[in-house]
Amino acid sequence: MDTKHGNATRLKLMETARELFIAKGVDRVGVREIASKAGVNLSLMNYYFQSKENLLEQIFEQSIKDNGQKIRQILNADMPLDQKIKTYINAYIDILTEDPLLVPFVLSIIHRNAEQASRLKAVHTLYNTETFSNQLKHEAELGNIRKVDPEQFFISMISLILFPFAIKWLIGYRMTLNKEQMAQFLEDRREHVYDLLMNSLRP
Amino acid sequence: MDTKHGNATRLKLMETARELFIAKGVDRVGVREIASKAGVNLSLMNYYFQSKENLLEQIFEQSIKDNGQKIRQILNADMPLDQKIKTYINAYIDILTEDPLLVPFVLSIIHRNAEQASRLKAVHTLYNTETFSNQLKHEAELGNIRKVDPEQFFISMISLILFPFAIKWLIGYRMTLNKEQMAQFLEDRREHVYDLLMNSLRP
DNA sequence: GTTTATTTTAAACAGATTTTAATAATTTTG
DNA sequence: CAAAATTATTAAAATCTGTTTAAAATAAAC
Repeated sequence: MDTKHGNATRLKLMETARELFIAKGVDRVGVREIASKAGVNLSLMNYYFQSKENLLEQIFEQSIKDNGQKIRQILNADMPLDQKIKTYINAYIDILTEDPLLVPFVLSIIHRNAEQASRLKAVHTLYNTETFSNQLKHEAELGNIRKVDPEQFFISMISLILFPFAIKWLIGYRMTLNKEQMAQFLEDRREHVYDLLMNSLRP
Repeated sequence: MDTKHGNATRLKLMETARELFIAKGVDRVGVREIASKAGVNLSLMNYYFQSKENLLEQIFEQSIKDNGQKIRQILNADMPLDQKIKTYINAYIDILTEDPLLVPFVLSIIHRNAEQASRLKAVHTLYNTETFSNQLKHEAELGNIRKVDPEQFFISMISLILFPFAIKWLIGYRMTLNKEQMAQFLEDRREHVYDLLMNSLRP
């Protein structure tokens, strides 16, 4: 562990803030609560991060950076289409299962200030689909799959993976699932999404 | 029109707040702005609604109530499966196109306080899928479609419809679309989603 | 060991929402 | 149709935000 001084308090603040933001929602936690839960003086908040908004941004970019590379690699890997789709779904659901509030957290940030492209840039790098698009086109030309609009298909794929995590609470309430049943539902989803996508691609 | 007294100012506040919330995002508009734009005294804000939070809740439930019935009717209508799915997609996208910030607005509220089941109840009534589920099972027994888990399929269907509206900004940024091109993309989505779902159901 | 830079602190600021308590208007009712 | 009771409106004060300031403690450099 670092010495308490300097960078350590900075990290402590980010950790604490992240937990609170995820647990309660960004605008339901005040800077005073963050500082006190982190055990540091309120002013250090603005000493290290210039504002709460900026703190949020740094936490956000951290999240993306931590998980982004895995996702990006798969999409550009040299791998048969069906295997790639399966791997992509599984890796993504792994990440979201481990950090189940990541999606609503990111969505709320996108919603918060969509006009600020800077934040979008971080997310954007996640979705370099050129290789994947070419693969879809190529397989269609070979007659192995039905012809589809690659952009639409990609958006569909991430919708199927991500959206259920955005409405997790709603699904649980709707189907009256307990924690284990909910986990099972999201587990089952791996296969369901894969089957749905692959079956839709049959020529 | 109602007399200015009583209910009229209440409604005026809700209307004004709703427009501002949708245009600027919930936490980027203050109660002063709402009150002044609505032309009423600031305190009436808290006279009619106890808090900004509660005002938000009432606007939210109103939105659901306004559009909910259409959506619900289609799902329970007596209609061939393929036609029902097509109608459902189109009706939903119609609503979301007319009110393009509805999804992020609703999602942020779900994220805001997922613990409060009261808010979920309003959304929940949207998704009475019993008729639809039975229809899926029945068609599978007849061999007309592939067998699928109805709950998973329904979640997939709404994911495909709703999620793109949640990440509209991101899609636009990613594909560098202008307003018209974005509208076209969402138009094209009607057919894409329908084809995807129906093709995936082929036996 | 004095100077310099970094980190921490307490107090105050400007902005927001919410509450209070008093006043005006409307409706109820005897 | 007045008196009472309820409902609507207002201005001012109280409370809670995020942020700033300026001074104090600590660590690093010369």
